[in-house]
Amino acid sequence: MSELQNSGAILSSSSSSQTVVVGMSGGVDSSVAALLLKQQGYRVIGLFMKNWDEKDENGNCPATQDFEDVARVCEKIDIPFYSIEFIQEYWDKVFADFLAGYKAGYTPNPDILCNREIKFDLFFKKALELGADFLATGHYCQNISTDGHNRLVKGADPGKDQTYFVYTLQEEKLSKILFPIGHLQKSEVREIAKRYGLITHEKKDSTGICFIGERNFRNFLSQYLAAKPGPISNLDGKIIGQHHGAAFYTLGQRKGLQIGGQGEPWFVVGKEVSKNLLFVGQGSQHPALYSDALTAKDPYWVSNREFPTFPFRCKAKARYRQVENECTVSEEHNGDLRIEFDQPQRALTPGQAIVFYQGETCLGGATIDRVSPSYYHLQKPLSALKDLKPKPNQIDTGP
RNA sequence: GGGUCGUUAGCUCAGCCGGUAGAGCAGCGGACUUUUAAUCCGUUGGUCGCCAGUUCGAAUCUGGCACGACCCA
Repeated sequence: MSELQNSGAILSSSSSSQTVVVGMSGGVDSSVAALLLKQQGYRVIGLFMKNWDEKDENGNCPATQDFEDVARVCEKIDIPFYSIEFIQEYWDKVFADFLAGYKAGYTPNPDILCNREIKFDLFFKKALELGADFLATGHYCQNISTDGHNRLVKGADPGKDQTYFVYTLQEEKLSKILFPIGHLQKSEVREIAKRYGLITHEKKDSTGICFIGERNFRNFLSQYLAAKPGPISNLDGKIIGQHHGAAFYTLGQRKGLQIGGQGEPWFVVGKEVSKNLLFVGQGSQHPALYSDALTAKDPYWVSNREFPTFPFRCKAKARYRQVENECTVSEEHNGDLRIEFDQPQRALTPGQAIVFYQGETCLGGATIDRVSPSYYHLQKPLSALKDLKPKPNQIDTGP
């Protein structure tokens, strides 16, 4: 299956230069990626991917619009472009796991799976079949090669770094992957797009699950998972509300609990999916939200050298868009990882990825499996937290 | 049976000595964001338990009633 659909562009006939297939989403980033590669002299082929066959909440089919944008951009920079579908494969290899994870009480990250199984596997192979020497994408990541070894390095724009989503890429594969915009700031990417008249230059960044898009999450999930209402209890065991199904909530979540009343907001501090129980604590710094250790399974390491030697020190990020923090990583007998943070972390959540960094380099990552008891359960003081609070940037405005 | 206190937005409450109401939480909207969250900004809600009285004017004073909590019998 997954037939290529020629969209009518004229194939370039340059045979001397290397060929790159660019995964094009219809956004600015991949548009500029294609443009830059073309300027660098590669033979560039745009390849659009459709993995989800459903209308969004407004009844629109965003993939259609996105492909039109890809077409306009490719025509503008004069490269051939195609469309490919992995709808069945996406369902089998990504979405099914995603649902199973939620059902089992985890909070999975489908985009990490999608990158591993679809974009940088099936799609990657398809690119090679097309005769490509490289696959390129518009991720804010950098692939730096030294001594014949490839390192996965954070995108230069600190606000856009996407290495968290691609930690499963390993060195051999990286040697055939290009991230043409990883060294740029988002603002520069938009400027380039504008300067070269790419219609995507001011298109809003896409959010939500890749290929599926922004959804009301609980409504979306309840199309696939049965909604079983149950009790919400505080940590004293008192029932103070009703939930729509414990599986739909994630640790640290505030919105959607519908618990009003006295004092500070309530946050999900625990759940027991088998019994359909949800536990909440009051206050954004409730000790039950904090833990400083976890075990993670299914590790991936970018480097193929003798690395890592356990235990080792590094920084780790336990959720996208969270700051990374100092920790020690060691290996357990069964090959799982044990991560111990120097400071308590908020809302460490099974199913989410933990990704390791040394400086700007992404070392790899793993999937959080079990989280150690919280500071509430251990009756440990959270006093250290005061030092953890992000210090506001001191801006000296002068006299 | 008697007494005390309470009854104000969906919830928890604030409204000094009278001049037609506010805050937190929840909800909703937006920003941020290729997971889910968090975070930030903004915002909808009330004829102040009911009836009567005093007053130019009552959520705010007086009386009665209803309901609730507690106390004494």
